Amino acid sequence: MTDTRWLDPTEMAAWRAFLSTSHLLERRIEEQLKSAAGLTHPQYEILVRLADAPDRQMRMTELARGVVVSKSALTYQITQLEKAGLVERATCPSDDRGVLAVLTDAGMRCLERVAPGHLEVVRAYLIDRLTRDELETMTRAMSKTEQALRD
Amino acid sequence: MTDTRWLDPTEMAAWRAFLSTSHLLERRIEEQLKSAAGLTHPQYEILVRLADAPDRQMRMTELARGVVVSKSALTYQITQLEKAGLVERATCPSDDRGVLAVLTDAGMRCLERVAPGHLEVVRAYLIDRLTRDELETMTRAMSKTEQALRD
DNA sequence: GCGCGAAAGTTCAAATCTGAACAACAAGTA
DNA sequence: TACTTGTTGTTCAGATTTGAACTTTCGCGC
Repeated sequence: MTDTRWLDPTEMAAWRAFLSTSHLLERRIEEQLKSAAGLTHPQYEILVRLADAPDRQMRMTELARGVVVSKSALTYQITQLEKAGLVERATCPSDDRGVLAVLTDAGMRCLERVAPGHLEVVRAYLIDRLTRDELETMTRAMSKTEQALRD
Repeated sequence: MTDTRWLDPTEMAAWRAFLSTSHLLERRIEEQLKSAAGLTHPQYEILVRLADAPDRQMRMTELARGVVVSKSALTYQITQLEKAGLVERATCPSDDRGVLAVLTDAGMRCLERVAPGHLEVVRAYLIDRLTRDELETMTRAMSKTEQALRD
């Protein structure tokens, strides 16, 4: 509590810019996905992760960690996606406690249909505005923080 | 829809890192604020903005834009902060439709008490891990996106 | 002065998120 | 084998967010 280390102008500018931008971009993405496919951003991320996974399936806990969401939120969202026919639950062969979330064919098609429009937003507002150098610096910077927070 | 521009590995790495990091950091901050002061991150941001504003007061809409939250969410949060005695509502002299959110003395003291712990988290996971150069590059990159999204 | 499109805040219903509590199972130890 | 500790996924209650609908007020052109 003693001698607080405040942020100097450069640090403050960086933090403010990061904070505002992440929230603004999140809102824009949410809006695009909702209007284009009726999906939320977490739901879209779930589909992406599953599509990238071996056999298009993943354990619930691992998936929750990847998408950065609580276990209960994932339970809820997988149920929603199951109702929509995009994902199915399967029992885990190696662990009777476990549940596998599996991407269905319909889910894969949905993802392929939605991805272009989503990527266009990510490009238009972020990726395409940065130089190669800025992209790499950002990756390096973000990775440090991500690593530190994964504990 | 024709010829989708996918993200190459460098672009994808940058986007993934940004996305995960912002969510992880958000969760960590939320946790710290909740346990240290019973505040949510949006609530804390409201106090910060008001403390920085002339006369410690701001119009609702302007405040909502600053914190990047919907008008209805701000209405809700200001009501919460009012119950806690940290903020008050005042009528706007120049516009009868308007409402001013005003930071109380208790609100200012609360902020001064909570800020150090909050900044420690921002430093520990983000700011202190970046070089001066990375900080500046990040600010430049984020500002481009922020600017593009403020429309 | 009048009317009219735009803006400010609030209210409301619906959806979502989180943490705590819980039940079932795993894995290692005595 | 029986115990103990930790993990997994779900359920539940409570808090929060969002967009749409609505009321009131501005600002302007006529």
